[in-house]
Amino acid sequence: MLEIAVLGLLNESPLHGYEIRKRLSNLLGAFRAFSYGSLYPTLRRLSEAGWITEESPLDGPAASATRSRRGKRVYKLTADGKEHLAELLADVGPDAFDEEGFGARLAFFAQTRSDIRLQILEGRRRRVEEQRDGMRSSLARTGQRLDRYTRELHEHGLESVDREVRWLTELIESERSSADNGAEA
Amino acid sequence: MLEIAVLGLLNESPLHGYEIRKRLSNLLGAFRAFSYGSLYPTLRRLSEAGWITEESPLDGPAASATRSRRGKRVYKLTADGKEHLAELLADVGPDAFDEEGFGARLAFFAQTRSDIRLQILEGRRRRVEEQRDGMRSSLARTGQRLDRYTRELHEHGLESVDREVRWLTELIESERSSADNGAEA
DNA sequence: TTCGTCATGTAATGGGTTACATGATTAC
DNA sequence: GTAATCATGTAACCCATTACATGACGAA
Repeated sequence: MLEIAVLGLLNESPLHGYEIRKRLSNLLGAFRAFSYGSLYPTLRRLSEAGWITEESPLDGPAASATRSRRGKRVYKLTADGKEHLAELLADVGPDAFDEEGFGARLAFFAQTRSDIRLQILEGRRRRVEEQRDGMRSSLARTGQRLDRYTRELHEHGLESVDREVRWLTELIESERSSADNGAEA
Repeated sequence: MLEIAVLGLLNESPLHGYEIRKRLSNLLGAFRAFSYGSLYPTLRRLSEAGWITEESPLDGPAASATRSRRGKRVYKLTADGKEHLAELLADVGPDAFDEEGFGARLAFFAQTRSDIRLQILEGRRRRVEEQRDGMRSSLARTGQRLDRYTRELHEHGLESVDREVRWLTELIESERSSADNGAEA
């Protein structure tokens, strides 16, 4: 998941690690903040895979010997990386529909083709509907036996997924109508 | 987290591993289902700590030599385990207020003292309020710059935490009024 | 010159999952 | 007797976090 987030960010502009982390925190909302302990190893890995390049401003033509080997390292997406990102964003496999995968894709929807956007939104909705139906029938079956608190927890959970389904439906409808406009214009 | 869930379940009745997993799945809702790969090692660990006992029905007086060493293993909470569980449920440290920790405690609220319940509910509410305020101000600051999808994601997230705050407030109020009745009765 | 914040990194650990392997019991 | 499901268990892996260590740089 870090992979898609990092590549997605670098597709907008080159950045260094510290900055990536800050952007990530407010892009993915307060609800997800990766630590450096996972970020830097990921950057290393992506670099080794050839998807990003790692460039120290000090490496340039006038690299002075007095400077330490440590300093800002700026990361850029390569052509291979762009391609890889496009594949990741267009992947409509099961991972795209769980909470994390969906969130990561949605955050970069602006870079995603409209028909893929629709597939992802619909897949996510299907997934959440299944979850809702499971919760609903489990509550209907065993709801009476549950103590008050557990029942409250389940009911609140059910309402939450129900809201998510409605939200997704709105997004899907607005996506469809803008796709129509785009296609027929 | 598995620890508190397992001890909490065994406080109600002795159970074997397979059954624990089933109960857990519908107790914690469809949203959390531990695998055997974590459950059995946990049972082992709790047993070694002396919090539960592990008893095979075949170990009894008439243990026949023809039976294999494998079969249902029934787990029971020990006196030490009961004590330990009470400590876990009454622990109002920071862990009690995050999503997982709060969920686990709420699921066993029926076994928790009323004043502790109130502390946990209030601590959780404080935590979620902080989250909400962070999201709200971040949305106010950078909301205009965000693309439509990212903004939708943030707004939906904000509404969700907002709903959770209101839900917690209701629980707190009903907890307070039943505490009053209980104390003055 | 020292303090705060920007910036990069590593080692140990954690808390789980997946995939696999096996045995016991029940229903047909 | 065989298929489904109940039941227990392990090994390899994954994806992160925490705690720690270090260094660069600007402002008071």
